[in-house]
Amino acid sequence: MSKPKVITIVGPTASGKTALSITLATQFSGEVISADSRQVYRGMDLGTGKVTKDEMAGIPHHLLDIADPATDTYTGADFMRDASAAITDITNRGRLPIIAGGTFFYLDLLRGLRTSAPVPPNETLRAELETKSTAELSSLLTERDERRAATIDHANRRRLIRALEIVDSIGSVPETTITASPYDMLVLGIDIPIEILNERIHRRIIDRINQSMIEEIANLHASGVSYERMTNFGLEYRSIASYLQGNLTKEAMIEELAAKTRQFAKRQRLWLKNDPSIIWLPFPVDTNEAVRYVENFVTTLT
RNA sequence: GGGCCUAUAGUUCAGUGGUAGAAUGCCGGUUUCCAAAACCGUUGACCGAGGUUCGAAUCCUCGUGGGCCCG
Repeated sequence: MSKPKVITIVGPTASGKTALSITLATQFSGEVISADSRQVYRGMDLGTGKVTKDEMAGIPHHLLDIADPATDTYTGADFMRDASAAITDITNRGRLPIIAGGTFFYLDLLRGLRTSAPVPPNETLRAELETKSTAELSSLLTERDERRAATIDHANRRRLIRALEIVDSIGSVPETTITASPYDMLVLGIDIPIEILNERIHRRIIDRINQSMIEEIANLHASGVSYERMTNFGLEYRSIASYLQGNLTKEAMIEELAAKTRQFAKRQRLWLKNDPSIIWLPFPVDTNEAVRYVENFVTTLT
């Protein structure tokens, strides 16, 4: 039995992943799976750059609007489960799964490049550990799981707490093993020069604000999403929440958001730079070139 | 025209006589379920000229730039 063929489109935010995914889906009777940790939430549209109904052009999209931002915490493990199911479903119907999104951590989990422990979040334990100092968490982990303690970042409370959560549940953090990918995957990356990207980021912020992004976020708050939660969502949600609370002028908010988005894009590029399996397409993407790669990929027997 | 205030990293601000700090940005990284999160590292400044002093970002004078008040 051969592995399911999957197309994946990666690239930093604002590089044009959405448009390319729809072009390819149209061309190859595909369906799009979003790999985006924020677009899974309902009501978070303009702020996440979620594809609109019109833009979808009739192409089915998966893993959008599947969680409630006020009450759910969607995680990488959820994505693995949901994306796997979507790929199976799409493949079984004889269509081509096309993953597009900017949460590369999720994609790495899906591709078996990183392992995750089968331990769901334990909010009670997390709250308890949260009261401890970073030094205490650090020595606690060293005591309980020497191997994980040897590689973990001892200044990163969030990681320390997660590691201790795993230790508490199954005794130790499993060793990282790179498993063979369950999919036959073609990964196309959009390579966009940083200067062009930064211009696009700034313009996109202005455009979205003109399209009532601030109102969207105010509504989200009115419907029960706390400012604290929004701060954790980051970028648009964090900066605009700050603005709505009167901590920033509109101009300062735009400036902060642009800077944070640039930083995010840089981190994304860095992540992708370390992945040797990506086939890079220079921006602006030559659609014909992308189509040729996919054509070649889907017709090759494995 | 007169008076008062002010000038420190790209930016916002600490530092009032004894080797110039923070936050943030910039640049470079990390990533074992909150990953748009979380975390780490590097870089970088006393407006200019005099003076007082063993020693000046700090005190004095002048200049220059900025702000406020009076006219």
